[in-house]
Amino acid sequence: MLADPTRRRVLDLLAEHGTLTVGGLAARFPDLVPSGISKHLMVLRAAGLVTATRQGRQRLYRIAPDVLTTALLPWLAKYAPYWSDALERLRGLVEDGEAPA
Amino acid sequence: MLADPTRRRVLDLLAEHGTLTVGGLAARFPDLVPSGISKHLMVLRAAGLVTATRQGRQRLYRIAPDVLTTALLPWLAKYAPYWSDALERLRGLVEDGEAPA
DNA sequence: CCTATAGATTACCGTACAGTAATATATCTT
DNA sequence: AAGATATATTACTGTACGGTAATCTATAGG
Repeated sequence: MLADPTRRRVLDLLAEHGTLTVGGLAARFPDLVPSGISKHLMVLRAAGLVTATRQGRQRLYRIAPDVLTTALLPWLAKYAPYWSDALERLRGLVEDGEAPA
Repeated sequence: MLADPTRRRVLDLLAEHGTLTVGGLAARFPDLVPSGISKHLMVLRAAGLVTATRQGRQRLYRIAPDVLTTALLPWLAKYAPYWSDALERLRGLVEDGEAPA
């Protein structure tokens, strides 16, 4: 699941920006095609790690707020050594009591 | 090809140890089964990046010496940003004119 | 209102990599 | 020398991820 670097980067970007559209996310992955990002988002959504809200024809994705503390961080703690530094910022966000937008 | 982290790590280990058996390599990959390592070695061998010599029932693998300077390093230079620091040591080895055993 | 376009998702397919099990080859034991 | 064991490879299979193309939904334009 989160073993996939692309999905970790997606979470990282969402943590950083608070909210992003599929296209906005896809633009950050020059080597991937948007439908690929969409598929990753579907997986993340099925896992309850992100939520989406329609906004016209776009869809705004964000990290599921409650999941941050209950699921993601424990997971992070366990596998931290294998991860990119980027996600560490996510931990920082939470430790400051700051909900990611 | 070398986009695969396992293969990069294999090359790294060979650069570090000079020579290793399949089992010796496999022991460094607790999450992989030996046949998997063997398959990676086959790929690397087909690509001419490593060579093997029999030693009883084991097989000693090493980085193909001439390939180091002619193929691997240019490749490294191109994709360096995506790589682990570990392989940087390989570059160091060569710049010191040191053939990896 | 009907068509065209934008954004997102889904359907379908190919490839790469991992595992288990089977197979080859060499060494050891008796 | 024959069988048992060690080491490595191969055969076969499943799964995950990526791409292209088709589809869905919403907006924009005439």
